[in-house]
Amino acid sequence: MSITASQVTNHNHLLAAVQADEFERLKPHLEFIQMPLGSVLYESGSRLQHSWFPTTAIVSLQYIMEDGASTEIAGVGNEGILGVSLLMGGAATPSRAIVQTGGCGYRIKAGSMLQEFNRTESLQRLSLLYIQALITQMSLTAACNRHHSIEQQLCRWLLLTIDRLTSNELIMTQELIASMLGVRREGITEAAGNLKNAGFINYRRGHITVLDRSGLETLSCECYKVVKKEFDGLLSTYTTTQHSHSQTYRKK
Amino acid sequence: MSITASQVTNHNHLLAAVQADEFERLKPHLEFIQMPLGSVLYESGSRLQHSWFPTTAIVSLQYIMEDGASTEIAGVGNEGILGVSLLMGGAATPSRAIVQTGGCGYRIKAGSMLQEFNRTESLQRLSLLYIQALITQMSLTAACNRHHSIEQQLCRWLLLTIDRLTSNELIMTQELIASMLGVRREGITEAAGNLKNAGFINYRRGHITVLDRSGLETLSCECYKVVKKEFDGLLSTYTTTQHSHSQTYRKK
DNA sequence: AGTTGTGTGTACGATAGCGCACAGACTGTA
DNA sequence: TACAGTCTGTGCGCTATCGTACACACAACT
Repeated sequence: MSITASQVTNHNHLLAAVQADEFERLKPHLEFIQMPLGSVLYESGSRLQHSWFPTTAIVSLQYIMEDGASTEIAGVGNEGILGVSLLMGGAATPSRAIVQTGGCGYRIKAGSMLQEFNRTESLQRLSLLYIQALITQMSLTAACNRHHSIEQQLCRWLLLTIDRLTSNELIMTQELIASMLGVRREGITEAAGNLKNAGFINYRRGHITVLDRSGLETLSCECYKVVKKEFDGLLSTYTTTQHSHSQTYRKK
Repeated sequence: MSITASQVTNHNHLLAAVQADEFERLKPHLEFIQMPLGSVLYESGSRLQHSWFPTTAIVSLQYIMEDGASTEIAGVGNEGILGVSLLMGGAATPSRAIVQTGGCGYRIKAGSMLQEFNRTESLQRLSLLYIQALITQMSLTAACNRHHSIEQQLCRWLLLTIDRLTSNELIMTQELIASMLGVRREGITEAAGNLKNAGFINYRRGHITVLDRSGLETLSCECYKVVKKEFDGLLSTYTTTQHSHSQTYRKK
């Protein structure tokens, strides 16, 4: 079944950059699925059954400590792929992947993915390229956690999130953001209050609207633009070798 | 030139696990070098000219912020490889690699490394396996920075460092440790003072001796044993496919 | 319209870590 | 032996963030 008009923008950049002839081989293995808010793709320590390519969904990679405290180590949107540790030869993974913004994506069985990764040149090249960007993001998160204030980090997080959305509103409670950033909910309330007073955002129970992107950028730490630049570079590298083709799905 | 007796333990686990016949091809490209304390293998944003395989040296990967503040995002010893972003297809890297414990290692030109990575099956498999472990380490660093005290982190850091050494003494100023962990020097002075009072370590100007490993483990956060387990698993995976062979070097 | 659950605002003291300043101690060199 | 440079110890007030507690506000369901 071919894509419909509504799915034209509903695609994954990495998949889209796979060479057309090689994509044909990948196609039958791809399964288009819903990724509802809050669903967990994999748990820490679990054996990966699939890899995922988000289209409209955004997934948060979190590390969960023994006492339950959590920290986001990276976010994955339609620029990337989930379950990379599969490709690296380790079946288990130390993080949890949880859907942070509900949406859709493609899923592929672990076995098929590995097989295609090993024989499909462009898929392998693109995946490694993405992993490099992922590593950059994780490095920054580590440094940012150490050196920057909650407000700065909130700005960074909001910007990175809306960059992956088509709208400027996100469905998200302060509680949830707090658990992503690994801080208290009250800390987010305070920081968000400041941003609201400054006129940069607005919000109501579980909804946040970004009113002034550039305002957020001025308050954000440098980390935002570094990650942004890395991803922009990634996407342009994707597209320099991109070959237009349809993305299709199997019924679940 | 073959290895001498003193170099038998002076090897890199990853290199040692490369299949014997494939290693023969790699051999002529390897250059045995000194890696003195404080030397910088590559700077943030620079183009990589080499990859490195430490033997006795330990290298710290740091992210440097615009204001000069630094954070260690991972450490690399003889279990790993430096300059992985080369393999991922991105020539530049967002971190700085600085030698944290002086020693030796092998170096290989970027071009040769890439070529061998692409045609040497076991080198590729081992590198990806290592990168997975590196990612784990970076995730933990991010989470640890967020949630754990300086004292806990110092214990983790000391343990991970002496695990890679043959002795229990490290040559290291408090200032240097502070810059690794991304905290104030005074913070390290205080934490180290506590550990000394507890009888777990001893130190004098630029030298730290670990007296009681298990004591440090009890004070350390969980992060130490998670990283340790990951690296132990990595080494055993290396050796299950290990083929004994000499590691040789070219004169510089 | 009332009830219940969940999300948000606010306040308070406690504490870890920071920035700064300076004193003392060690070590290598003159 | 003296000196200079570096490393370590300590004290101070300051700030961000935490932990806890509780009040209020909104939305959905009965």
